[in-house]
Amino acid sequence: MHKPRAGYGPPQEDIYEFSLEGDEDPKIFLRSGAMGRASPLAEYIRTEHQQGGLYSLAPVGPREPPGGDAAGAAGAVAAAQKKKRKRCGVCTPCTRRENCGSCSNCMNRKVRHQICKLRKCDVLKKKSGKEGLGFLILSEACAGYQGSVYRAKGGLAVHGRLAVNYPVNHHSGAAQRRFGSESQ
DNA sequence: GCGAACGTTGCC
DNA sequence: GGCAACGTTCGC
Ligand SMILES: [Zn+2]
Ligand SMILES: [Zn+2]
Repeated sequence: MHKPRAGYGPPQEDIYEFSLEGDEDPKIFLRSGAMGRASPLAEYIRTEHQQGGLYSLAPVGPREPPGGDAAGAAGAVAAAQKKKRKRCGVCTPCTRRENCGSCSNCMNRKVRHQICKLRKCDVLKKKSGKEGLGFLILSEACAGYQGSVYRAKGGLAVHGRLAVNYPVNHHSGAAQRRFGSESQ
């Protein structure tokens, strides 16, 4: 494993070296220079975490790296952050078959443009905010780094590095055990 | 194109 | 904080 390029990503003091055993998915890798369009990580996050993960990306702007493909990555991030989320498909409201027909959204569909209140996905009800700065900041920090990424509860953890300015319970169990007392 | 519905904004 | 309106995007 090697160092991320300097100048962007989380501050060094927010990154801890660590390692995890267990549910590693060897198919997910960060590759040098691949952050631009469809790195496996970006694709993974796009499909598995939608905006929950994408909002976790470092803000586009000051920390933006100077490199060319990195600028492309910033653009991709900016675009991805604006993307619509999709219903989770598995929560109780999502599994409802038909509109109730009587809620305000059903009654005024033409002007409201909203799904039936009883069918509104529980995930989408939660505002997807920026309180996720963590695991994806990590991915920027690790551009140029190759390692494995873990599917963790609500987020990702990257083998070898963990930015802890993100609620630890969004990382894997091993990461929680390791850092739970330190961050917050 | 068109219907469905997410995100944003403004109002209360 | 909830609701209404609307622009907009997404899948077809
Ligand atoms: Zn309804
Ligand atoms: Zn749902």
